[in-house]
Amino acid sequence: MNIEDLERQQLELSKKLILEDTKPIENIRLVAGIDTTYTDIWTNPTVAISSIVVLDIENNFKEVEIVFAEKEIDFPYIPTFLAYRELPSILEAYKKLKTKPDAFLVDGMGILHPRKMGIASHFGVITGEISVGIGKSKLVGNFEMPENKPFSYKPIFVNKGKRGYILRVKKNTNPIFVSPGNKISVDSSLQLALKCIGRYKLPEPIRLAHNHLQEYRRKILKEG
DNA sequence: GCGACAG
DNA sequence: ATCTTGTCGC
Repeated sequence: MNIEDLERQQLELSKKLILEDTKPIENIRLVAGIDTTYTDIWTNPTVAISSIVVLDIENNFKEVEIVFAEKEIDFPYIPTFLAYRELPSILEAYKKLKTKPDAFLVDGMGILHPRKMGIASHFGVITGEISVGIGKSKLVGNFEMPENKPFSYKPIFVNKGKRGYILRVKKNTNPIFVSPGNKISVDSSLQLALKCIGRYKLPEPIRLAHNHLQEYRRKILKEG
């Protein structure tokens, strides 16, 4: 498939997006974080490693479950097509989950994407899960910078439509980009992200998925 | 035409 | 995204 075909596929998938709340935010208790890394980012093909960590946000972010998956991939990183690179290994990890999280936070964008199909939305549409995108830098959109104080935020617009929020979690830290993946509204995505903030700038599910992934990667590179 | 461009 | 220790600043 070429880029044009992939764009058409994204547009087709975007028709299945549900951008309304499908569950009261107060009933979301088990929140999963998803992150992906690579054994080598400079080669293709390479091996993608994904992890999903499930936390109970009403019990001190207690870890309920963690799974990993490794998968050989041959799709390069191309802006706006991240899902085609990372989703295969993410879905393998997803299959290993024994618990059923109420929602998933995915490292990357949701509808804060040219065709509303960032990796969090792609994951949400494919699995039918409630998902939210958590990005660390800008992909698309117009916005004002939030003030340099904790929990200040500004809406992000794409073609006049509100697609997400830029949120500064802590003072003197770069803001993060929050947008709905699927089955949740723009505003509730922000509320859920806020509920998942612990002591650091990244929501706990994402932060822990990232941390566990790093140690897992170190270990397999060392041992083989 | 030019710059921007998640991980 | 990865390679990497200490170090400067709030």
